[in-house]
Amino acid sequence: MRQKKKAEFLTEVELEFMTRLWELGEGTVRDVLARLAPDRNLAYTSAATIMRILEQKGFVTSTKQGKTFVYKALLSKDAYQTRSLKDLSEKLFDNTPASLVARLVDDANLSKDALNEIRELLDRRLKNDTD
Amino acid sequence: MRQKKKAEFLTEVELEFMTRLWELGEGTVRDVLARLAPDRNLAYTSAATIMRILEQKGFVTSTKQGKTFVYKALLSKDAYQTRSLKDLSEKLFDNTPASLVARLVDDANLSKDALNEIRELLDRRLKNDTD
DNA sequence: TTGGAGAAACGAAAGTTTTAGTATGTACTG
DNA sequence: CAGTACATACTAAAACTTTCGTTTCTCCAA
Repeated sequence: MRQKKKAEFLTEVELEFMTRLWELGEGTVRDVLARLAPDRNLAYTSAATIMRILEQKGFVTSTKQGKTFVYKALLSKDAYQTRSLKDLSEKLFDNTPASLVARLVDDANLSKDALNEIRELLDRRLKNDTD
Repeated sequence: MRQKKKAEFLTEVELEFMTRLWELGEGTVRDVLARLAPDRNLAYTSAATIMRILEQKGFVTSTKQGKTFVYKALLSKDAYQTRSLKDLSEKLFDNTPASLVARLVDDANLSKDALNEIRELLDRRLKNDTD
């Protein structure tokens, strides 16, 4: 199947669906649809369209089991997190990750626990790099 | 002037323009246009349209000086950084800032200096919170 | 083997984004 | 005071996103 385009980022709805698929590991249209927010009334055909688009764009792959396609993510959540952070850092933080973290920890809503957690994480990372 | 809608986030092109305006402090359509990437050949009228849209959406305001509008950001870059990080954290990191930072520092491209800078920043922040 | 249930494919409509052409307005210059 | 240069306003087209209805396909059961 040829990909229509090489889209680098997920649209709003695509991300919503990928998130469910990442949770599931793999699943059918119906599986993914069932995991959306309860108040999210979306026709089955709409969900099927989204999954097809995700496959066209190369974010997922599918295998037919019986009469139904089972979808599986090709792009991992980790990889997409990294990609998104890189993009945000470039576009909004002059490619300076430190300023991104600065903005994050300046947010008053961050708990002290969260801050400590972040620092421990950094300490570990710095120790490893020293080798 | 009534705003068409309350858009919360900037589109790709809108962000490009806002970034230049943030750099300038304030400026005319021509000022902003002149600051775009050299290989970005965009008609003057296109740039003017973008600025008008930014004003309609409430991101900038303008005052007429002579025959020309001078634009100024209403939304600060800091505020938009915070907003964007919050959104990314919610949508892609289960609302857990620590995991966002974890992913960021796992990126091998980060220099040790950058990591140190980040940690110092955290130390300062933690000291202040202890009071 | 055929009919029905459920799934996929297709197409289309409505909204948004990006780009720019055309029309209109305005200020200064000669 | 008329013409030119440049600015804004309006309109629209093309591409993309989101949603869903209709049509086609496929498997299983009676």
